[in-house]
Amino acid sequence: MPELPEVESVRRGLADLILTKKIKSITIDNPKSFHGLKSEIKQFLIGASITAVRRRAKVLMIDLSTNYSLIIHLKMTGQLVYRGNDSSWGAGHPNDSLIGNLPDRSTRVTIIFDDKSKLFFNDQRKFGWVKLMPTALINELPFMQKVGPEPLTKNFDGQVLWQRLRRKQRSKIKAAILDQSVLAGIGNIYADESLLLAKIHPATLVGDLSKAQIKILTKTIKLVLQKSVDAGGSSSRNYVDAEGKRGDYLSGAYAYKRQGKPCRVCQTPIEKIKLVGRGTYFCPNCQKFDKI
DNA sequence: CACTTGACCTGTCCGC
DNA sequence: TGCGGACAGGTCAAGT
Repeated sequence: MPELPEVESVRRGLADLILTKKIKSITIDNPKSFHGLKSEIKQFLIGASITAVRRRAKVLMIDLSTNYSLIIHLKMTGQLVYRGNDSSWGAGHPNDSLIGNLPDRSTRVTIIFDDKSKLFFNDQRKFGWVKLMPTALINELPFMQKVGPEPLTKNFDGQVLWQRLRRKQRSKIKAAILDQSVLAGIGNIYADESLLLAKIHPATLVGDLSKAQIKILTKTIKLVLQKSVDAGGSSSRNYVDAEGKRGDYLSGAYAYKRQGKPCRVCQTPIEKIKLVGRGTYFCPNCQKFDKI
């Protein structure tokens, strides 16, 4: 499910909700969803307090006072939803969460805090995971070793993306920007969004793109990601933030899930094709496949 | 090496 | 209504 804007929205919400809280216990309903030793749970998780909530690419990191961290990947359908303790929950608090009582049948891991509030890791498809490991070793993870630059930082510009794409000359541009080792955080939705605004057909080979096109693509990547972060992310079906609320980005989407609807730029109907194994939406007028 | 395909899972939607 | 197949926001291990 979640790409950079969704994970960032969860991170922000979580930071407000759980920073400084102390972990009392953990419940693991699906063993495959949690990576970590029992001895480590006992020694470094139980009794620890939350010192930071960070994000890198689509990965969340919850740092603990024990110099351990919980690393979380939501993959396609993961959710991290916080719930206050029972008494405050039912006491007339406005409840606009989109998911009902927790835990439910998708709950895989539950973290229980000292004050009886809880953090639920829900994941319908069980692709996601929570991992307990020493904070200092996070950067040694294979994924962290290979992951590319964060697109919303100032030093990520056309020149950087041009360099990063050098070894992907024979890839389709959509496949290239979905590759987390090229740049961090783009997934299927924002790949299509940024390519439409850059007027680049998703099947164009990287080697056929001009430097000017890469520069424009860099701008549209930043634009759509920032716009979505500001909207609280996208919700196609499963995504909710730390409070269980959906994101708003898709109401203004250019391409994603808009097949047959008029392009917001030129009114031509958006088309859907299958590319690099993924559903792909594009405007046949704005994104002409005529480069070479 | 670069690139593509299948696998991991559950649920939903669509056509017959 | 039932059933099979395709598809769903990600990544990794295999294959070519």
